[in-house]
Amino acid sequence: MGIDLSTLNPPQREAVASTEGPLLVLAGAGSGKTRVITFRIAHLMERGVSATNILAVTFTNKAAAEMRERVAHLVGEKRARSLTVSTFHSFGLAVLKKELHRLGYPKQFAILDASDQASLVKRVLKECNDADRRFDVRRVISLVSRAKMAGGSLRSLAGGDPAYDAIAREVYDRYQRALFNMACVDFDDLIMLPAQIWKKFPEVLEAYQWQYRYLLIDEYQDTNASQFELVKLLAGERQNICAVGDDDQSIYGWRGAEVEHILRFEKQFRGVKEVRLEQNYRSTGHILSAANAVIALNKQRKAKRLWTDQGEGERISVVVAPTEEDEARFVADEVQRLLYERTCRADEMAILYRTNSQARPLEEALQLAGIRYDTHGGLKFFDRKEVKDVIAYLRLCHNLQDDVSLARIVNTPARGIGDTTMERLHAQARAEGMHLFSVMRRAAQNPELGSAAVESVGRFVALIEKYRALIDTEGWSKAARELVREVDMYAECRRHVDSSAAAARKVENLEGLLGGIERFEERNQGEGVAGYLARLALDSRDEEPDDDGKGVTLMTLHSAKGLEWPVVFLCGMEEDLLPHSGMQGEVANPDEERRLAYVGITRARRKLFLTRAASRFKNGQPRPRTPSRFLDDIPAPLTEAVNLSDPAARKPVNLQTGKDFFARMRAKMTEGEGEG
DNA sequence: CGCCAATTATTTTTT
DNA sequence: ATAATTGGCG
Repeated sequence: MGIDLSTLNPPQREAVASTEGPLLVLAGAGSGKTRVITFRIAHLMERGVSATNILAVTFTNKAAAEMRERVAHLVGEKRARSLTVSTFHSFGLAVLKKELHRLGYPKQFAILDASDQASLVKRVLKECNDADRRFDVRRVISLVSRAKMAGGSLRSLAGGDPAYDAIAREVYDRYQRALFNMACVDFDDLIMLPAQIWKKFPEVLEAYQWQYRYLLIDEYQDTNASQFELVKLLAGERQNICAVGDDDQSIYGWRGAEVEHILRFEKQFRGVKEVRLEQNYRSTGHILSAANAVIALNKQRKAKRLWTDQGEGERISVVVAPTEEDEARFVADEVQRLLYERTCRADEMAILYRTNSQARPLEEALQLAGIRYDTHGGLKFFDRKEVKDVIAYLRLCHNLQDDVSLARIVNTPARGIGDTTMERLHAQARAEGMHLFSVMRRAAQNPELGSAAVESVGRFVALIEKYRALIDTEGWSKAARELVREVDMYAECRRHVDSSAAAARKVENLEGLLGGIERFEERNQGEGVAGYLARLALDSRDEEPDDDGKGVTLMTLHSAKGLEWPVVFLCGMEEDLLPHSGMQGEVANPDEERRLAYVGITRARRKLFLTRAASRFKNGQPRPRTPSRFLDDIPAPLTEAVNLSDPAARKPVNLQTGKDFFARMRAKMTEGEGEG
């Protein structure tokens, strides 16, 4: 007993203590949001609410794990364990595991990841429109996904390019049917289908409403229509919902997120109480002023003004380098200097950027300087081709209807089943309404296939069936290892690669995968392949962090949301990059780009660098670059300019900054408060 | 018909 | 770096 609310400021305390009815907490960046959420949960439990009746939804699995941990710190490990803390997607999966059979799906189903989805849409596209393939697959996927995120309504497929709207409608139906026939769901289904089930079976919904009486949604500004519907259904008449978020940090519009949900919260629920957290505990005054100045220019928002009692702090360094290499070298030099002066540790610094492709030169510069760094996002372990291939084998063995996985590995390694044969099999499957594997079992009866093809297909069918059996008798981790050996994935790794070092890495990846599978099987006896595959799709956190967070962090602005560092470098402050512009040089959503800049600025606690290059390579040619419009929005007195083309201006600025900064950092670097 | 090597285009952001 | 595509060869 004894959640000490006296350490909270008045609005924070109000947010924690208002336990009944709809509550909107507008939590500015660095305003102690996570603390409020965890205290609120602990406070609820202290007042007698059972942990099993609380559902907290977060944006990432990492955030979920952290939140549970912090609640455990307050109420104890044991009580925290009965809490439900998860992402929308994991929660949806849990619901589907229990209820999806109600829509006629089999008990076991698989989750399609983004690239599986792409291959399926490609195939569907080929089937309906065919031939000239004038449609951009990515764009079609985005339209279909948008419709699903709008709760499965095709109404969103109007008003855009008519040709695309039309093809997307056609693809939508076929795609959904294909998913159903393959016993697969995609990411959007994890939200959309639970809502459908709840609407169709009120008694099921009631059971969930009965269980989850206290709802808490974090990062509410990033909910899409489908997620909103889910929440609204679950909240029911009771409307015991606490939404926490910051409209100024809504940066997932491209994923269907609608700021309107948070802006209009009070219209969507009855008797809403609103609390604003505006005191910032993270950043120094200059950084906050800059953030306020940038975000103030957005029209549609709940006006907030962050303030701090921490003093002005360092000025923001606005750095211009001749080229992107110079920019990267400056960042590396500066990091090295801060390390050398022992001003801060490597893990207290972050280098942020808009697009993953910007990471390259930065990584190279850091490597050259011998600085440890961790990249989050970008190329992930489970995206590696060889790893995905093994996963596809496992998925096919687990679910023979999974045509996407089958198509992926049917001829990897090459075994005499080429495009022509597959085309014929596909045609037959479509004609019969069967999945590929069942058609392949009867390949001998297909008059179109030559004898060589029939034999190859027969061998493949036998291979898969052998390993299906082996999974049952020997366990799936052993079967996986044996499969990798029998099909000789190691040779396959060597085949398509020039250097033996690259091949060795691939083999290492395979070993890592097999090791990971073994460990998972050991730890989760009951789960089986399905559990592993689901975890893989939903939680892409690396199984084993090789270098455990001791280096400088490199990540995109999107992944940086919710995190903070004493020193932040925000790179590529240029038009077309931040704000990012697409094909026709048009900025698709200027407001969102501005919020992105705001998120970046507010990640910094004590020192912020905004860097840009005067010239950057694009398509192999150096192109002159324009400074980001957001730089103009920051009042000059908050900044100090550093021009790397001008050697005279360079050193003194840094030295002066360093000395002053050093002293203040030392004094301030004691407490570490997380938040988002 | 399938295999392989060579060439070309493609990377916003992520559960 | 990786697909997807293409062309030549068996």
